[in-house]
Amino acid sequence: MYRPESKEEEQFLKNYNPDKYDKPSVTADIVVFTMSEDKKLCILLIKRGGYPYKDHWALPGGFVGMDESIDQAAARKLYEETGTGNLPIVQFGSFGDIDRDPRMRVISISYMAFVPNSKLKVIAGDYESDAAVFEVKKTDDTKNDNIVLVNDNLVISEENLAFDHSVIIKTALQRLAGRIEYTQDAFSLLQDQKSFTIHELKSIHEAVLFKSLDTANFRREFIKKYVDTNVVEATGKTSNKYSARAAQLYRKL
Amino acid sequence: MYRPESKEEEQFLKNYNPDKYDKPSVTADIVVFTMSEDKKLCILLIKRGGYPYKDHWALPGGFVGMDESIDQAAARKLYEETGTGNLPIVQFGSFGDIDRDPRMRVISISYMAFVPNSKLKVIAGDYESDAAVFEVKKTDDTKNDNIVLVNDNLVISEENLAFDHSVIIKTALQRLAGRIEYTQDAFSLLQDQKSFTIHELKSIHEAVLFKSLDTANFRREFIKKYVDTNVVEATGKTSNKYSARAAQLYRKL
DNA sequence: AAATATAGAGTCGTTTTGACAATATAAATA
DNA sequence: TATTTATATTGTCAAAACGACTCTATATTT
Repeated sequence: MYRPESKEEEQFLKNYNPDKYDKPSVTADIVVFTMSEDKKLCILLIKRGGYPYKDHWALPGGFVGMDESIDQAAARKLYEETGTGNLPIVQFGSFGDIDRDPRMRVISISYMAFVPNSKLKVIAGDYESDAAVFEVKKTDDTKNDNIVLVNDNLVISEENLAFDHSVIIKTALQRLAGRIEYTQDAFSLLQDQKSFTIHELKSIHEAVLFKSLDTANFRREFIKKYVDTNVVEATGKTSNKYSARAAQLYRKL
Repeated sequence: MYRPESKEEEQFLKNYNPDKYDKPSVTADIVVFTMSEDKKLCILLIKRGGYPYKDHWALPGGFVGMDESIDQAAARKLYEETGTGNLPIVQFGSFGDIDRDPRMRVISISYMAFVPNSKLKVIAGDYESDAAVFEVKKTDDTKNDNIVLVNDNLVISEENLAFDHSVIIKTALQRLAGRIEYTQDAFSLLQDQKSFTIHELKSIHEAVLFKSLDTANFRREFIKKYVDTNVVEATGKTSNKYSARAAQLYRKL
């Protein structure tokens, strides 16, 4: 807690007028990542119920309250939109172009969150007419890194997203791909947080990196990086969910 | 530019009241990195001339204007404080604890900038009683990553920095160390942007990583990573600034 | 004349990496 | 029932990368 160092300073702070200058609004927006049943990387979008960008799909998010930190605002929003709390959430950038919101000056401080598919409840909040999980697909234009967001036969291209949210999402995707090797984000995306097979973890890496990995080599890395360092351990139990031959189940320590 | 999709939306936007809710203030603060003559990693601090934290050292920065993007605000501030423009500047995080500024709610969007020592003019702005370049030193408590900032016999420890700026600086240091291998930040820190020796680039890596590197191995990496890929090329000229034996000068392409 | 500090080339053993082969297993298929 | 199939697991092998060093070059300082 800050302590004024003089009576004069105390006076200064008492008389300080915070409204001397115009201020931007600040939102916390969240790219909620989850893995679909069929091991595709997905994000949660909400359909806007009001202006602007009415009926367009957008990232969940909301204004940062004066009584909460930015991180708290992001966590609160995540809870409101998904019904899940206490989940890893990582700030990855701030977006503040002047005209990104036609209502007024709004700065978005953006987060990525990781929600196990099983825990994710999709909740359309106030001012939202719908909410859904979309698979992230790369378009094949080799030069650019454009994406489309697909939910059954609903295909959202970047231009149709509200605000500058396509930029925010693509930034999140890049950062996630960069983070996947040195963070434990992949573990946060497991369906079952209690135990998992190497295959499941590999699927997550593949979805995040948008490329397939060699099974044997991934396994070797996994053992060295996580088992040998006691980050995970074998449970002793096995699973036949994905194959005839029983696969060892691991648990995070 | 956004186009309303109906008369109704046009009305909505016209009547929208941006002042419905209280808003935080937003500043862009900058960790200005530079290398001293003797190859130490330094940052620019300003001494606050007014309350709060009067006479404490702080990061340069200022409020984001309503007519400029966050990036523009950061670039403007950098120019005002150092007299240099058109320099690489990278946003690395936002800091928004409720009480980080005793005047009011202030969110800091933080940048790191790289200024060649030769170009850096240290300018104390309005509301600043001084400005100076401080060497970043790690304290030897092996467990923590605490730092002190040293300018001649002036030693600033973390607790004496204004606001939460010690946290911001340490975050910047971590990010810079992580970035140094896959970005061209090191090149931005060269004294002479026109030509340089491998030794000079190595010194920058060493200062940023806070450890010494093997000369021959650094050289090997340099050749493969930058020369073989045509990121830099030999100028043909040599320098004897650091050694008896002439060192090849390289230039960035 | 000798010591010194950096430049630059090269050595060597270890580790890491990427590609791939081979076998195991039990469910699905023919 | 025999075979196919998909994943699990172990292992091989050569190329590349890495870390620690050696050796020689060079001109200034001692």
